[in-house]
Amino acid sequence: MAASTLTEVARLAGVSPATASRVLNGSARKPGKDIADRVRQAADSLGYVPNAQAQGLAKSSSGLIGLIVHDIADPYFAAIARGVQEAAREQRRMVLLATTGGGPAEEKEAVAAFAARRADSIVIAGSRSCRDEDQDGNAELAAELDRYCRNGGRVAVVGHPVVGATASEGYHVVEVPNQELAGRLATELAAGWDGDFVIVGGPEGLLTSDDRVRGFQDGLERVGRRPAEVLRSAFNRSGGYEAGLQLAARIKAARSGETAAPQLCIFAVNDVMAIGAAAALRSEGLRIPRDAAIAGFDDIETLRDFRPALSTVRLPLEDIGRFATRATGRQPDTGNGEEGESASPGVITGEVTLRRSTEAAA
Amino acid sequence: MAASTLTEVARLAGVSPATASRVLNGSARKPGKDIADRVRQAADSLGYVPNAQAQGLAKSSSGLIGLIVHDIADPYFAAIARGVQEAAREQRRMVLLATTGGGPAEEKEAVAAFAARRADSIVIAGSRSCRDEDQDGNAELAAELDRYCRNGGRVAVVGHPVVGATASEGYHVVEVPNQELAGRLATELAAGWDGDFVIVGGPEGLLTSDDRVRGFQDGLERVGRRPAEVLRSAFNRSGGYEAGLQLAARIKAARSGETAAPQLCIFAVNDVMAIGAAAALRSEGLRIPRDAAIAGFDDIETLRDFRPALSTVRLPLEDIGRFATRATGRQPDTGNGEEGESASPGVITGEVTLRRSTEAAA
DNA sequence: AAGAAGTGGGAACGCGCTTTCCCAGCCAGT
DNA sequence: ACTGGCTGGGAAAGCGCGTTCCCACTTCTT
Repeated sequence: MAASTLTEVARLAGVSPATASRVLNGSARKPGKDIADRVRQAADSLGYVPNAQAQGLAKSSSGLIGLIVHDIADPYFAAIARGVQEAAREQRRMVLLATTGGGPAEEKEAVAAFAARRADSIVIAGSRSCRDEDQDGNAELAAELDRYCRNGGRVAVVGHPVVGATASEGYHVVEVPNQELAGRLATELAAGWDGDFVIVGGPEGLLTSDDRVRGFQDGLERVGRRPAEVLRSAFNRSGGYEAGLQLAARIKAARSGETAAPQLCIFAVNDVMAIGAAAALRSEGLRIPRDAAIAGFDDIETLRDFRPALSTVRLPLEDIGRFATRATGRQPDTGNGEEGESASPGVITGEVTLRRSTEAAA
Repeated sequence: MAASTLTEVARLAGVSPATASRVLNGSARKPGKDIADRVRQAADSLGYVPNAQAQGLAKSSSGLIGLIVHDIADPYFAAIARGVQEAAREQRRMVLLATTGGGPAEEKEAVAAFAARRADSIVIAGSRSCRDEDQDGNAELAAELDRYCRNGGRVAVVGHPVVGATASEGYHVVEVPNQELAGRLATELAAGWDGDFVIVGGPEGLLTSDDRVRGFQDGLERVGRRPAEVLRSAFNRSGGYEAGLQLAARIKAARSGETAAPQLCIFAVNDVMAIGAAAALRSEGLRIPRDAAIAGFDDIETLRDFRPALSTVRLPLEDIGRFATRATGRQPDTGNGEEGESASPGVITGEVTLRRSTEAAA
């Protein structure tokens, strides 16, 4: 990757590199019109492209923002990524992508890599985990993030703070009211449903999943329903599918008994799992919502055409990404309270969306 | 973004920066064991993180690979991005993301930005367009790419070469046999379907769409069927939906006539459009495949649980991303024919996958 | 008309790192 | 014992740019 340099441009224009630099990027000092034109002309006759690395080195800031997701092909993360991308464009910065599969160790590496690249800020989108085996990883991740922040980096994490992180300067958390929304979903569901509830959750310790489970149980309790049983499996489509198979077996067993089969309403802690579970039920010959109702969480766009339409909680994924990114933007000036506030992200809120998949069978 | 520097580490370890540099990254020269240990210890006692920008500047190569997509939230691109990401990790590089919405002008800007950042290579995943209004944009994009290649950059574009690009050095195209596969889909569909075909395509001039349309027509012709009518709309879900509404109206009109309603098989040039079309039909009270069959293209993972299961052409999206990325990797040595070949990407092939959505109604 | 204030351009240093070149020791060879 | 080839470490020159400082020159003061 060689290319023409500022010095070459300057030489061609017959000026000093300093002058060339001043005209080719917004500097405080504006060289004279005629000279500026000469430089600009020289620049594009040479096809000059400024070296962002050198600029970054000199200015010590890179215009990069790092995004950490579990898996970019997961529509949940893809939607967030879109928001991040948009906000980044607003700020005229580029996004650096890292996918980690969810392990704190890999997340730590990603943070280190971003730090090495001197990314101005980092957005962490994956769910936090507090499982025992992630203990060490979390600690290391927290340490890495702290160091990054101490060096002036800004980080935003969606959902939960990184377990053990202590940095306060430049450390933002975009709160997602998973628990509250799950609670609302539970109560609304309960209003139209007399049968039992089962929760299909992710692995214990996955904070996002745990919040949704807890919120749902709370909601149930608030309306005087007994707590739902919780099935744990992977936080993705196949996890949902497996849980779905188990439930299908159970439903069929119950149905063959003589007592009236109790209707079951399944709450999967995210849409993708819900779809997996639904697929499993269907593969076992069960129909939704006739044989079991099912609800998800997230309201993934691509899944909205799914039939039966999935009851879920709409989360403004794109906004979440956008807000997280904006939160890491340079504050205008701490002096001006009003302007400073406008930079602070709006509060995230979701919306329970009941659809066909949980309509009580007539 | 300040942090401790190599010089500081060197000073703490009581060696010269040169030595510190040699031990902290793979250099040809390996300093003595004791010295190396001292340096390493100094490094992590200081929490040293090398400045990739400075490294890049000195080595003139950044370890960055730029990825250009239309929209990262589109599952098609997300899947490709996953492949790119994986390959990038293999090569210990990071991916820089740019989403352009499909316009050549924005793509050109993205290329320029990547060039500025001195990305080692660029992968362009979006479909090429040859519409008249994109003429100028394409030319500029081509020029920008040429310059990038001339400066030693490597680019891979999936599907079609950029219209007007002339660079040969370091310019790869990952061929996707859209036309052939669409043809095969047509013939296999025709084998089980006596009625008419309609194609729901993207805007004319979108090369990927055009290829699939053309291939489908060719396939039809090969088996002696008359060409399908082509409806054009946006290359996304809502485009499919709109086309679906039109078709629904047509189907219903035909049905109300006295002649037996001719069965219709709709081929949407990508899965997302197919889903949109299906949703439209359903919203008009039509059922699939009873009232109309429908097929897509891509076999998007998230859509596989869609009901009725969508007939489509499976494309190894992730591999496409992977191959494109690998194609831009530094060749080992042109001298060694065998090794050189192994770096060249495998050939992309797809697979016609017939499912429920096109089962002839009994 | 002489000095102050202002304007516009250049020289030079530094950002953090790699890499070439050089030099001081060390070994083996005659 | 003396020299030639190695080895391992340091000095220094960039990589491409931003920026501070400095200087020559113009324009407005009293």
